[in-house]
Amino acid sequence: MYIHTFALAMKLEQAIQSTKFKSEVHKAVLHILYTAWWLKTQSAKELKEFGLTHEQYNVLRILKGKYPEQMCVRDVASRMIEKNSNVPRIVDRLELKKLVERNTSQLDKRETVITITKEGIALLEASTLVMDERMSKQFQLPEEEAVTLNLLLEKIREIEE
Amino acid sequence: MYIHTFALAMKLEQAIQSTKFKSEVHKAVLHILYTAWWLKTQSAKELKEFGLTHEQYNVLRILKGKYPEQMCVRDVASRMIEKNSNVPRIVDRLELKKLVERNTSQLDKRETVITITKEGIALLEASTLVMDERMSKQFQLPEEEAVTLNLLLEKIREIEE
DNA sequence: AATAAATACGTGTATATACATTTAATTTGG
DNA sequence: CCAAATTAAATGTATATACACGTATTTATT
Repeated sequence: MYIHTFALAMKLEQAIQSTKFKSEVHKAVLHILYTAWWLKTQSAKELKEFGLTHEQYNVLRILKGKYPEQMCVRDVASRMIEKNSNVPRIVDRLELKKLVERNTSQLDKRETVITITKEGIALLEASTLVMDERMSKQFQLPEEEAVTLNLLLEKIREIEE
Repeated sequence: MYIHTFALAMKLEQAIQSTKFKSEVHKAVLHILYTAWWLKTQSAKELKEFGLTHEQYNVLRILKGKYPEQMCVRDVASRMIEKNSNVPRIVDRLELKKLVERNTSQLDKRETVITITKEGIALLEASTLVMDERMSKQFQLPEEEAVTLNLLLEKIREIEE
């Protein structure tokens, strides 16, 4: 008989070896930073077998979202999670691996249009399968609690003017 | 009359130009990554006037926590939020700025013990004042909601075995 | 139309992460 | 007690972030 077990997440206190926090809000800030690092590490592990980094995967996903339409660098950048991502340089690496193609736009020669190649799509689909599999299996958070989490995360970004 | 106003946080959908998410959990994952980036960007702005990066500030805080005790590189690393931080290299930069001192441990010559200098403490205290000021003013999240947020973040890291 | 301003992208530099390898010191096991 | 294993830190390399700056092109202004 197969028995499901759940590993208790390592408490933040253990993870960063600190027990005293100025407040729960302060702890939450550190917790968000730690959880983001943890999430990135988890996906990086999966993506490694496909020779992709987290950021390269993200760019491929963005391009696939518009496929077969092309996207210029600025459009890709506006959809990146980390807003200071240097998209031209990430595209450099994807181009070397022949996962995307880069061309000067004929409508506006300042723009570079990027297209995901067939190889890019194939690799993205294979890796997305694995990523989604993990996503659906790994996270034990019920949908309604995820809704709450999303609300709280929005609230923490509310700033006084 | 001074009137307090609160800027509504930019919705995740706007921030990353996406409207469709596979689920609320999937959205929450992207939301955590985005919020972590946003938080880091906010502190980086404050720390810039002190010539510190987020990571250098973090190392100084860790050293101050044990001061006047010394800490070895491994102990500092175990308290870092991002577990793959390359502490020797961050210490290189702090040493150049004379904010820390580095010596070989006499008890175990493999270890390097690091001490925060008086200049380091002064800079840390000045920057912490500004950082805490922002923290207490900026975040509009009530303590009890921060407790919930911390619980949910712990839950998302629960994994099936 | 000619010039100025703005825009898109690429590139340079400093810092950081991720991870493998090297070196020196210490611990362990025969 | 010594060889092997382990440990701590430093270092090398690839990738990414943060940000300034340069260049080409387009748009706006006079």
